Amino acid sequence: MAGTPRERAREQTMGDIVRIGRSHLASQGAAALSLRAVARDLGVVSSAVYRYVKSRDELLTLLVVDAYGELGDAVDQAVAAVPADDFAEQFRALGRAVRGWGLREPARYALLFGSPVPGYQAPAERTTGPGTRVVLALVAIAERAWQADSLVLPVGRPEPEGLARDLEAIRGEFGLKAPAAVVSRWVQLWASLFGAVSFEVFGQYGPDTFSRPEELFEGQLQVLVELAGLAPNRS
Amino acid sequence: MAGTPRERAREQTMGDIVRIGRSHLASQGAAALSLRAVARDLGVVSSAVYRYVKSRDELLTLLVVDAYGELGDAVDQAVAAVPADDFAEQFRALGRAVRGWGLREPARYALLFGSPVPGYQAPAERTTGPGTRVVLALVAIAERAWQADSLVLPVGRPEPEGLARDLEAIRGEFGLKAPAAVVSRWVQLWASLFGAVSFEVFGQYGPDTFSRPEELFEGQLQVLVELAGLAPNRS
DNA sequence: CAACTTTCGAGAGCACCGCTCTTGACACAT
DNA sequence: ATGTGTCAAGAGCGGTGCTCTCGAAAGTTG
Repeated sequence: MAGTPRERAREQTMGDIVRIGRSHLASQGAAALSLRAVARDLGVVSSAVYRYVKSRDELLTLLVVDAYGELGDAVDQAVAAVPADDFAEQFRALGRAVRGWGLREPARYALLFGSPVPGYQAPAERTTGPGTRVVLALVAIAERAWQADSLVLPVGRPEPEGLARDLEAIRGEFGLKAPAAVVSRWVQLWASLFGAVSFEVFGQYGPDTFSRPEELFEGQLQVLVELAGLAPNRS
Repeated sequence: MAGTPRERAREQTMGDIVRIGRSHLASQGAAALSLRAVARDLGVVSSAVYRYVKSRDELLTLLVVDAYGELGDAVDQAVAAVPADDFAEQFRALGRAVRGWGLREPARYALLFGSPVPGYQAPAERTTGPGTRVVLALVAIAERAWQADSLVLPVGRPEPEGLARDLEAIRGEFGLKAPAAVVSRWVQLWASLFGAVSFEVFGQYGPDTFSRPEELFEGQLQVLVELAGLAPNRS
């Protein structure tokens, strides 16, 4: 699998840089990430790092796809561990995986879902793929539940025309059989879920308001499960 | 109202600093906020600013309370413009006010609800007051609706003991008559609302996914209104 | 009015940052 | 053995937060 020794050495160094950058990111946050500090930990002068990483933004991009990948893996793994026919629990497992990863890696979570880093624009061609894994896992649950006839169609007014068109585009792009109302609802669930997680990770609740935040989160999950149209216990 | 000329001049300069800092924050984001740049715009050498603001973090704190205040004003004003007995519309007005302010002031919204600025901890004694205005406005709607007998009590399992105690503490602190289940539900609504707004402000939906994001948001609001236990049309 | 005190801006300086350019050494392929 | 390409090192530019000292101006007091 390895090419020339040069390529092997280069790959090794690239891996080291990402690893060091990840640890800096986790301990000090994105704004404090500095190529000079990475170079120091790498045991090399600062300018040498530019041989491998074009700029600080480039390193940020590497860390973004790295984080998306790890979150996506955690989510996929959590969902896969649930019986294939228990869609409500799959949803809960996904939510708990996101929350767990966010609390474990607050700086990396912030990099993905917090304020955009000023002056940095993630290159879409490299980040959209890894970046959509979670929402894709989410609508995949919806789609499976729909096909298993386990999803209650949300009632409500018909969507306005513009939104309806967007939703049809999404359905088409991913070949979804679930109707637009389901897609719309699950997009909203997606936003609500990350709202709950972000509030907790970013400390919006305050330090002492909730002694057991996981209980609050479980309540949130339960509400979202019902909102999703997944009967809580379909035994 | 003005004291000595010195105090007047000092207050004037402080105001200028906050104003300049706000404009820098709005145009370049929190991480790009620099005291030196503020000093330049103020027409003064950098060290002179330290006579007025102890540190960069101090300036950030000033801008945080400034932003909380403006958001709180916008929300209060929007809610007050709705008929006193239309609680569902008050909720929607609050949501639209938050979204509108966030989209108008993305960098300042990010400062309040995005990633915590690394190494910066907002001093609780100066920020909790302004920072809780929105959630207080939210539960105030719930409380008024409850007292007007316009709130449907959410059904569900009883809360776990730890959460129940926290909710009782909240009820006691603000003298709420609405039961704990209502408080719990509205805290969840709070998180969901900001999840929706944050996704839009931070661009999580992608640039081209939704052609009319406000339609998506209105749908979200409608779901949250129903979740709140506010009958959509109680005519 | 004169003397004293307080306040403030200016400037220099420290250590850090991202980033660029040049230089010299080394490993590799021919 | 002779090129060729890759690499680290170092100097340097302009930027940052922050501290210190110094002199001038303003306000206060006798």
